[in-house]
Amino acid sequence: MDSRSAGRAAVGKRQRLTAAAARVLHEQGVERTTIADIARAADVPAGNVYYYFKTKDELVEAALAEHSGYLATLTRRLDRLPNPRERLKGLVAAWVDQRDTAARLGCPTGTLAVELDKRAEGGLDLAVGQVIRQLLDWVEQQYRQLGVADPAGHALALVGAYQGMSLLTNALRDPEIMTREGARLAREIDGLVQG
Amino acid sequence: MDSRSAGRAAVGKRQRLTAAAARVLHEQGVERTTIADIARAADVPAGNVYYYFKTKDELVEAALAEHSGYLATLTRRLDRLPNPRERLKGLVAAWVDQRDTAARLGCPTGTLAVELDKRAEGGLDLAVGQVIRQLLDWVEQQYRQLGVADPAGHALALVGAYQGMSLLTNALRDPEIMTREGARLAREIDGLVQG
DNA sequence: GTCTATACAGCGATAGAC
DNA sequence: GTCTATCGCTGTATAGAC
Repeated sequence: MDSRSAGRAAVGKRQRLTAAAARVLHEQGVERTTIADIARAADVPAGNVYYYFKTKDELVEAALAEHSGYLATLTRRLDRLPNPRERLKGLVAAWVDQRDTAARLGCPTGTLAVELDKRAEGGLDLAVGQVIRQLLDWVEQQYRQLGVADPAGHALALVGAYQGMSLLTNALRDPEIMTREGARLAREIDGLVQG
Repeated sequence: MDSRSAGRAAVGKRQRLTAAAARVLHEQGVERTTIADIARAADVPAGNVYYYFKTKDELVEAALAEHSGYLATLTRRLDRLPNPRERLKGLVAAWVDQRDTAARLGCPTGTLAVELDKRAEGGLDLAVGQVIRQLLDWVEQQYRQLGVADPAGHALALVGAYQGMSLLTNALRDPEIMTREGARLAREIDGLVQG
């Protein structure tokens, strides 16, 4: 195996571990997930994980970056829509699309925020705040382009509504909640006027 | 020590353990809290806990019941207000009052819901759903008395907004979020008309 | 770079003396 | 009813062979 394919294999394992961490940590929660769980899901030998990630926290950090990347991809796709109103409704539609996952597991970032808040060491609690900020900033931009008053307030309300309905959908195990609330949010966005 | 004071002492320890569990589980999270932590906070010898609670899950269950009781007390107090609009705004005001705690720790019931969802054994994930239902039902009653259309939908939106703003307040460490969002919710309640 | 073996710590739960 | 001692397990992390 030459150095190029060896390098590729190494990147491959790291990426598989990162993707597996994002998935398994969402499913089982941070505290109940062992490094062996993630290794198994990534199809990487358990004892090999520490070569790529020195601590469990580094794996959590990688998973968080994965979610941040997903969010960036989503908003970049929405940016191609013709106007801010459509972009915001596209975001809501993307949320509603995830309703079954939300009912089983909640919002990936939101549940991570709750768990990492209780994990003071390493400052991961602040890192997850930045990911939420990232979404908040994008939403605020859209409201600003719409010309409404207090775009930051509108952004807080919309992202907050999403986090809240994810939590209720999960706690009550009912994806329909997401559908109903999503429809309400879309109506509100449609009803907005400049001012 | 006669049987009466022995009984009282037993009840006292059980209650202290329950109150301590509610507090410490909220502060540290379920998974990161040890039975010894709760015992220390309750000022009960560590080895004595198992006499009152056979498992850790029973302690969690007791903490959940404590939160449910708090909620019942709060809504009973709000029931003395003259009309449903004031009662709903009183609920929002009670939430905003807790903004500093929310910024540090999030909503007690909401964070518990996220954590217990990942703890399938014992059915505590369903129990926390019932506590949320309890609040949802009370709120729905108020909207019904107000005569608005779709009182259940309004209840989901209000409680969802609370859970969402609690999570954002906590993740971003900013109690002001709670104040702003609370003001917005109060305005919405004031603006409601029958139909 | 890969993998095995294991050190080391913490915790839930139990047994049993008092 | 109270408390100590400890079992047994799990999980993070490391040492070191290959």
